[in-house]
Amino acid sequence: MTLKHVAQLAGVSIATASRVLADKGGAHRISDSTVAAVRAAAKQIGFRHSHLARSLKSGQSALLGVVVPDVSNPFFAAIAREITLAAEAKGYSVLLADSREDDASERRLVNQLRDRRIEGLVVCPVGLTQDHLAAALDDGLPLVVVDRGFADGELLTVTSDHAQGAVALAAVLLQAGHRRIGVLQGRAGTLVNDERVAAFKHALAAADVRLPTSYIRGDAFSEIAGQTAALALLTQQPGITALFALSNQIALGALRAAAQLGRVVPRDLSLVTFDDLPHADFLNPPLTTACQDVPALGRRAAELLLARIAGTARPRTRMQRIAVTVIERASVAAPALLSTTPRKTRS
Amino acid sequence: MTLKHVAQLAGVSIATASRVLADKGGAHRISDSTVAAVRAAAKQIGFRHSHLARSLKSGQSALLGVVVPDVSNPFFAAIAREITLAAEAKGYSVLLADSREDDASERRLVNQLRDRRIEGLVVCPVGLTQDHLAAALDDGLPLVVVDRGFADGELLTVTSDHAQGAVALAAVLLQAGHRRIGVLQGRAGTLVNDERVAAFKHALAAADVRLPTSYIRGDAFSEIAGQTAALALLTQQPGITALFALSNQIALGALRAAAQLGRVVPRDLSLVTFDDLPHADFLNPPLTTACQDVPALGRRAAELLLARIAGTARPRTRMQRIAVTVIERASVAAPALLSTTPRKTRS
DNA sequence: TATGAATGCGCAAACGTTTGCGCATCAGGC
DNA sequence: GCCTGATGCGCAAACGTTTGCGCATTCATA
Repeated sequence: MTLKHVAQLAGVSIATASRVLADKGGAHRISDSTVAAVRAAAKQIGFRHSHLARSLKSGQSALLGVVVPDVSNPFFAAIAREITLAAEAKGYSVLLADSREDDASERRLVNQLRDRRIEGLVVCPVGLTQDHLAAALDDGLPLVVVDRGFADGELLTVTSDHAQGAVALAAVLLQAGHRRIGVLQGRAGTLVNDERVAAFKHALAAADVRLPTSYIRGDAFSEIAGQTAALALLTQQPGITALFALSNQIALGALRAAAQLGRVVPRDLSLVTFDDLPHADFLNPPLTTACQDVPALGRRAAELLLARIAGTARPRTRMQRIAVTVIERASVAAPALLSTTPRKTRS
Repeated sequence: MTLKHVAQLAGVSIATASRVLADKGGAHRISDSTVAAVRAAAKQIGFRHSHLARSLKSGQSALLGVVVPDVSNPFFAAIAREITLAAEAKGYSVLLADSREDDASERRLVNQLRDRRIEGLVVCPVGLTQDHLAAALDDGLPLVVVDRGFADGELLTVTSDHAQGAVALAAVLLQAGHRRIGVLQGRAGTLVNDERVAAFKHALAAADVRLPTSYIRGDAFSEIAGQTAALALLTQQPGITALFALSNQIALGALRAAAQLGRVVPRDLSLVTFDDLPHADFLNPPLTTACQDVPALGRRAAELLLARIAGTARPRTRMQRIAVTVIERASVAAPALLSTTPRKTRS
């Protein structure tokens, strides 16, 4: 199974066998007959190179690491796919790790991958700490962060243009006539959350619409958190006519909450959201969303990583922004007067 | 960065450094002071083991391979996740590869992974050929096939109980009173396709309902193929009152086709399908589906693989079946009389 | 028939570990 | 003072490659 066996069978030295099987025959003047003999021997015993030994010798593992919080989430899966395809096209293989939204796991996995001598790393961080990533970067590991970045620090980050999306969604709601708008946020303190909320608030303010702190609820990017937040918010502030959900998971929770409260979307409540479900146009109701270009996120990350590995100069902008596209569907309508002041409306 | 550096700094031999850092100090009677010195030196220069060298020496790469046709497909992503989590729990890392539904790519990737000396392989095959997998198995590589298996051969396979699901879906349609039922199939010749179709046909026959060959259309598990097939079938056979879509992608295509033809589901057309969309209950209409237990598929595959690596005896049954759950939603109704014989119906 | 250049191939070191074996050193018992 | 048994550690080989250098052989040329 090793070069030694091939060499013995072909009656040549290991060095010769190595050169033949690495197609370096030409540069080293190996005779055609020897080449043929080695090839035949290799085929006969089913020889395959040990990439391990080769990596050890060459110092190049041809391995890339990818760490995401949840592999089964289509968002991260799409990113992982783009990186995988780009990597394979360049001869790299991808080590995939799932941090399960756990900071400690992420640290452990990053270290494991570094032990495996990955040549580059893409990570969608859980988002709480970045020192383990900064350390990797300081050690010279090419590193790209995707989606959830950090406002400070040095990490090269690829993420959507959250402000752009939030502003566009605000415009949709404002134009429909909404003035009492609630926000269902994800995990406060994370870049994506805070950028979206801040831009949204700013856009409302520009139209003289206030967004009281009490109108902002939620503590996680999950369906259940969205449902809980929406339920509390709509119960305490029944005058709210529209909701901005910070992710599709949160939006689904909001839909459930609305159903619980007997409010029909969009008649009794308008809803806009970030992200996009695979088949949002078949949802009931079809949601108006700021749709992230997920494949582009992955592609850009892969490009940047590969470029850094190749030694290309680091791009000037630390934050690489991918544009989002607002898709207007049927979850926004003009605000109706609510049951507190009953009035007949024709749907 | 290597043991040599640690050893030099600590003033000991490489062997001693190795033993200390592998926590074999106790078994080798290394003095506490030496242990401390080595540890300090290692920390000072930021030493990390080279898993490459370790793998080469030990012959254990602690690497598992996973090959799927499309990483970004939630179905495969969920499977990949379960394997990843199970692998990490046992100290393995996962090399993920995407065959892009391409048989040649799958072969190439499998060989690459084998060059990397993976200790086990899970593959969701494209499904056309299996000789490259059989070869790997013959070479002693622990191997588990998931989802799309092969009717013949030796490959240990984990897949859903397609017959059970198809029979149950047939029962739903029959009970609703349907007698003219069309089938939108995926790629004929694949195990999942043929098992579903055969069981469905058999279940209909048991109720004295014929399923003519011309009622079976479609050639791929994709939305566009489903749409095309549904369009052709419903146009040529307008008397059909219900459709069995072999996957959720195909079902979405069928929904689009129905909309094109002005047939409202379920009033003018009933629809049942395999698989489940992440949020099928928010779809319009909510689809009645035979829902696969995708995490269970991945989990079982991981278990079997890990067991085979550990040397446990191979299970008796080559085909491991995971039960599917039929979820009745609102896409099935009693067959209405069609426009060929107009009649008023109250929806 | 020597001589130089081609031609064809092998030696051995190196990559960073792990590990069986053996060599010192020292304390204590006789 | 010598032997025995701990105790503490190092030597060197091995894992499977790659590769710089050098050694033979052959051939044409002088």
